[in-house]
Amino acid sequence: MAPSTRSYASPGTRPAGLRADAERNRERILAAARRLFASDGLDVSMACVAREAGVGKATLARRFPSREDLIDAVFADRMDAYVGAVTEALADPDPWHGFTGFVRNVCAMQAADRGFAEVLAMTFPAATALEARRAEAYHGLLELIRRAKATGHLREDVTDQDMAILLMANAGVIAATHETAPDAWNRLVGHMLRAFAAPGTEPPPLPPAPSPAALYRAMIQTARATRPAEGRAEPGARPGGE
Amino acid sequence: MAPSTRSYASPGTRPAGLRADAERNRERILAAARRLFASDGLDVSMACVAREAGVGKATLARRFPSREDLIDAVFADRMDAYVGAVTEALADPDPWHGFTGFVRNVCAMQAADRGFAEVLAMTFPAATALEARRAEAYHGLLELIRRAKATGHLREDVTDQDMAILLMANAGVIAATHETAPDAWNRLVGHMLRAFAAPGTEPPPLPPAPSPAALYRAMIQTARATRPAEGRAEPGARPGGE
DNA sequence: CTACAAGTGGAACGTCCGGTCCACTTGCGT
DNA sequence: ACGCAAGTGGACCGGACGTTCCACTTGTAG
Repeated sequence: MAPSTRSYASPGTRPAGLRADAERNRERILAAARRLFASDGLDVSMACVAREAGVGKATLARRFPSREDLIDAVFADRMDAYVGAVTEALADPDPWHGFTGFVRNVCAMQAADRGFAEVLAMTFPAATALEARRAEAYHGLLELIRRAKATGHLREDVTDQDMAILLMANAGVIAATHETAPDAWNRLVGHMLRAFAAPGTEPPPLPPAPSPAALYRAMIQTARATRPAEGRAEPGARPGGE
Repeated sequence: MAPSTRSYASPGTRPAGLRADAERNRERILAAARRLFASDGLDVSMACVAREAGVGKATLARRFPSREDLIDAVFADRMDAYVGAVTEALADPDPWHGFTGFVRNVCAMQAADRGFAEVLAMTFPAATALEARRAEAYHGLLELIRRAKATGHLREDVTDQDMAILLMANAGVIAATHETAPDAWNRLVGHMLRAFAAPGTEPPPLPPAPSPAALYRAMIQTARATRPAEGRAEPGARPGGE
């Protein structure tokens, strides 16, 4: 029979031998997941993704057996942009300028995609495509930090751990403010770059603070969004009055 | 049709006329919630709280109809400590020293109680006891910032919004690291205090960075903790345990 | 001591989740 | 054109959650 057994069963890798309609469905799933992850974070239910994509839950589960597989496929290209940001920064003739630009760029990527913000603050051992790119970017970051320190503009006591911590912190700010104060993250980054600048170095200008009203609305929004089930309707006509 | 005998069951207020055993159960619920909120955040299920307290779900629901009511009762005393921290800072003869100490104290409170970390990053309009104390602390913070600026040690462009942003950022760091790198928050605060210090002012020393291994473990932990259902058998040994 | 209301927890919903099964449909090589 | 395997989605299961109901227990006032 000589069946063309080009079937890669290995999950997580790009299944090249998919049937045309299956490949189309895969793309629709990825597009839907990209949308939902970006707006709602990584915790959206798989059922929601399937609904948004217009496919059955079984199809989603067959193509991406675990949420991590889906995350891996969805954010691979974002991670490419991440790696690209490091490369671009390394190409900057002024390493300190490259470093500050890199930090701002990456944090802006987080702000633009809530799911990606969380991805950068976590590790997914099973998401091999993702983690390979993360490792690559990490390598470049180490070199970028080394060069920036050599110029004397980046403080000597700043380490790559500080970048990880900044990404976690930024993820927290974005989770709280992305709806109503979408520029708040910029303020955090401005402060951190000030802290990273060696004494005598001119730090980048500090962005304006978000308005108090916007921040307050963000804090309410957060409380609501995290616990959506609490929104109760009117109790209605209850027979036994207490 | 029942004649409203005693209708005003205003939630959130302290029910003074509870039967003795009911009051005891109330305390057990509060103690259980305090424990669970502190270790797991505000999103623990009400069923878990009831189980931990050793009471039925109905009892919990009767005493605290919404999660916000429970949060209000649990964190009222923590908020007292929060107000106390401001008061203490205002009593410091050196406003800059008072300010830095306040920031560190509050962020340490967040680190010690994950639920409280989230409370400080959100607003709960229905939690009147909580919000009253928050407003009081906010008032004191404004004065503290004013005085610290007057000494010339706190930068002029720092505002109270920055404190809110710091609390959100710190909540993010703590959510990611509280298990395996419990000192990471300290590093963030150290950087922020550097950024807050006016040029020429000696900023507080920067705490040491957490170990790379601990941070890495924290990032894995976060991914697992957020999505507990994903826990499946590990496919294989982790290659490079960096 | 007694009667009654305040209080209780188990059980029964209704909803949503992730995972799996299976009778259909459909692309595609022939 | 045709047949088969790849692909599909509705249906079903077990589990967790929040809510409500109700028969029972237990303080406590008189």
